[in-house]
Amino acid sequence: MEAAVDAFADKGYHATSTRDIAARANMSPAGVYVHFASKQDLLFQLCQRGHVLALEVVATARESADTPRAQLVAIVSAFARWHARQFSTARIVQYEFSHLTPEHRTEVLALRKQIDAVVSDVLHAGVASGDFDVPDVAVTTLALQSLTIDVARWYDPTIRRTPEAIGAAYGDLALRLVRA
Amino acid sequence: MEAAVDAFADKGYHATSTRDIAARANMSPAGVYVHFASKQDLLFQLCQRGHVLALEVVATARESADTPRAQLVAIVSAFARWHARQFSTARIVQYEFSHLTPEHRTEVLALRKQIDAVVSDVLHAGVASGDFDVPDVAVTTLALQSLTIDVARWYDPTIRRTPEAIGAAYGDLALRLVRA
DNA sequence: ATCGAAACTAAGCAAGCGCTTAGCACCGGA
DNA sequence: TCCGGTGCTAAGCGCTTGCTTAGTTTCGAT
Repeated sequence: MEAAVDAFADKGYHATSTRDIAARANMSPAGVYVHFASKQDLLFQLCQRGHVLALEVVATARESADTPRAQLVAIVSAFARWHARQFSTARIVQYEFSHLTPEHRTEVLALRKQIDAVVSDVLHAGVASGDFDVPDVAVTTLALQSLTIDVARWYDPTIRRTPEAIGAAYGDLALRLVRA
Repeated sequence: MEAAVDAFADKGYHATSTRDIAARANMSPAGVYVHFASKQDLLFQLCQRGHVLALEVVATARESADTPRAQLVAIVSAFARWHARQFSTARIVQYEFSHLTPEHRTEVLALRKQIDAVVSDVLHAGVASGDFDVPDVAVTTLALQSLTIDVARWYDPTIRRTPEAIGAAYGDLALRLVRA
């Protein structure tokens, strides 16, 4: 699974051959099929696991704080940090997701909606309490996720900025977006 | 070229076969090779053209306004609008870019840096004039681009929100990010 | 009417693809 | 000591891939 994560994140699902994956895992091509039914099955399992992890990160971050303001900072900085630290997994979650078969995609979509709901809920709470000034919660939810998701696209472990610094900076950007 | 744009944006570079492209253009597979040396050459030409267009959009938007504040709104809303309206081209620019060969990538990278510089320049001007409150121009440049780039990932022409509405909303979000 | 270039197709080649089959090595439990 | 299940490999099957070749059609210029 680690070999497949690296390969898919590096080259993309369709550009990765089953022989690539097997070679990275020091196996023969046939050895992979002892553990996974197909290349698509492998993507599905990785994608599902990745989404579960992402949901955990977001949910745990919200529970770590009380006020909408603190919750927003916790969620955005933790999610941005995760997209940097685990950028290979995150790339599969965000960009290889579209190569799942329709049935698999529907299944994983339920997890995506849960992640979305966590962010959206905190925004609504902040607007209700008067802490946030947000004209359109849906747009701002999308914008906050765009910020963090895009980290997986540009992050590269060789850059000087650490995942922690990215998380901190993005927490501040989130507060600006809601004028808190 | 239109057939290839649609195919690449829809399924991704590696998942698209030359037969797919030919079929969309109502041609035989061999007919494509009268106009393009290879599938990679086709991607390169599309990617290059797309980047030139993107740079034009950003540069024209800046020239349409005088103050850093107005320039920032013009740039971000025009760029977001473009990523929605031309989402097929934008997907190639942002997501299929990585499948260029190293030499082609280096060439297109120069255009990307120019786009980056336009945004960065406006931020610096705004900070210097006191209109913007931005602790880290590099991070904010990245964040502004993440916002607009990600539009190409989630935009779908069947949704109710129009490219114009998205542009307007994102112009406002940009002002929030710089506390203007 | 004739020519040459440009645009196209039918057919197919070599290589790589996802995946299967047949068989071997290993190992904990009876 | 033997067994059955598990994890693996070597070999290869059928198919698709990017691209080429040889030949045909189209058409503006002369």
